[in-house]
Amino acid sequence: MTKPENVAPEHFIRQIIKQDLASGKHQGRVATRFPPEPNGYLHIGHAKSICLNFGLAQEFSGTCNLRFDDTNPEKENQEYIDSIERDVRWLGFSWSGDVRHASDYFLQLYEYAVELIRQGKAYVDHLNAEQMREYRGTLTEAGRNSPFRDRGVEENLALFEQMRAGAFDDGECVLRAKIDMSSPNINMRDPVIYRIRKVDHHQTGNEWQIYPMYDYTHCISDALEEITHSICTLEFEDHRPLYDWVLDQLPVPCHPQQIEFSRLNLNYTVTSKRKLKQLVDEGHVNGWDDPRMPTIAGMRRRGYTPSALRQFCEMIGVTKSPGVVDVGMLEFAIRDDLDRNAPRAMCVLRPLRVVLENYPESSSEELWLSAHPKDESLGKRRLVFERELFIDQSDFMENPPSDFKRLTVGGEVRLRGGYIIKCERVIKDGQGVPIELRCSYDPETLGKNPVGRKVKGVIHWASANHSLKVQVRLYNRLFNHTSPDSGEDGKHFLEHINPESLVVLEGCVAEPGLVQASDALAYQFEREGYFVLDAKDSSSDALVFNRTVELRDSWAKVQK
RNA sequence: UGGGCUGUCGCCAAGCGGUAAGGCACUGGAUUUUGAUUCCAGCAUUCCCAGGUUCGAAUCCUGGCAGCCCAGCCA
Repeated sequence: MTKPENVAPEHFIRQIIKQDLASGKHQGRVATRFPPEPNGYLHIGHAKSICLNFGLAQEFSGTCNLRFDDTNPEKENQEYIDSIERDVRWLGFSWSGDVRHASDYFLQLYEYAVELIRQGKAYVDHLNAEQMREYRGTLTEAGRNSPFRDRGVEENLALFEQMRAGAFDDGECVLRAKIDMSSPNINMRDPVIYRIRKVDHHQTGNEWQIYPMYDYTHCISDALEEITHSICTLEFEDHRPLYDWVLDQLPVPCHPQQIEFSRLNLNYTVTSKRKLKQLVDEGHVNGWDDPRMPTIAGMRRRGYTPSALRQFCEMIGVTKSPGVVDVGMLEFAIRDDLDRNAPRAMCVLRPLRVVLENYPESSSEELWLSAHPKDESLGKRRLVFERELFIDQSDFMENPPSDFKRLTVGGEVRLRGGYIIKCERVIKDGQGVPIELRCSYDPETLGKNPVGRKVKGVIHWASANHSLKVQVRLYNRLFNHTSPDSGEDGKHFLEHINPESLVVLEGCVAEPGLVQASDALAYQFEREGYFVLDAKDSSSDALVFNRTVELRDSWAKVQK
């Protein structure tokens, strides 16, 4: 019996919000935001952040904005923006008001920068990138002041205005905050806050020649949106003093609290936009929405459901400890959802012909099975039983182990929803591979067990003349190493790609009702796993199914 | 050898000075026309280590150790 408090654990961010609510810190408001950079597709790690930010807003009757952190036009584009909006909506969340962009605030950001200069807290620096690195010092040595650090306010104002007007080339100079070149926190050593980039921006076109940096932009954007809790991942912890410094210098409407949590790490997968992009660009997978990708688009196409993803995010918790979650937990979440909700169907993946010698030649009969063993509301499905059928090759063995419950020569097995059959003899090809089974059926066993003997095995089947020929794509994990990008064995992550991550099966035989399948509803192919129609490559005359996840298989386990 | 952060079962994770929740995985066993599901049972005398405070410490103190992040005009 799970207690209610175990359903939604009190993670530390929830606790902070409850305390703030109790103390009236933000006048009882909770405002969060999800701030992706549109430079790639969202992945499972983003799903955690989305569930956290939108979930908290829901839970505390607050708001959550969707804001594109679009300060680097060279890497961003509209395709990514569109995909991100779609993915957030698909996960089941709606943002407050319109979509925001950091670029909406470029003018305000510029004016604040002028204000910083007026206060003598920012200056235009002509050091080039290499010089700046040199002046910055190292982790253990303090940096040195730039020779341009003490320019007068008027000169800085004029120079910054010229930067904006395009008087300088890319890289010629930058605007820096004047903080402390000897700070032990490198982020505080006069960070660059504006750089020159003479490129068009996907939102603002050619309006700007200078673009603000993340550290400067993010905190101000949060403040302008009156965010109360600015939740981000651990690597920004060192940036918090800068976040606070910027807001402390400026007349912003409020000062949000930055809170950091540990990003999601999943074993057997990579979640780095750079590496995911590489997999796509180099053709190791077929696009960002390849079902093997840990992207939200990929998982959607694979058959994962929004509620399974949300449940998973709730299961893994929110902490600051850097852990690695077992993909098995993700698989549990999707099985748990689909077991309850997926209609059942039969599909023979690797067909082996069965002829029932005592079944009337040109006869057949209709069989009605329930679509779900525990949920009658999902209705019934129609199957046709006839003389020639297919069963899966793995359900027949000539020399079986003693605990084999399926079909053997002289043995009996139940055809799911149909009759018990007995294998009389096996016909093999030149290589000794079984190509057909000659069997008999027991007409007294439809819907009831025979008297006097026990038949334990139940296998799935498809009729030879009343079925669909379909393609099935079996997906396995993309990498066969627990931590593909760790580099611990001296190998590049691409070397860990699983050569069997995609196995395409042609000529699978599926029950006829599957013509109605849609890419929005996953099925359980009984005894095999969960499958969904491929959203891209399937057509009405050539159905393609993707395997979402296998069923648990304790038989496969004992065989090892 | 600078700064920041983290160490509770194989994995995730509660715990906030009163005597180690829960989930995943795993192992039994029951039910089953899916070797699935469901059910029931088992699974940390101990919380990175060592000292200390206390009647009492995973929780407080001191000192170690280990891991992660930071030297982009990326986010």
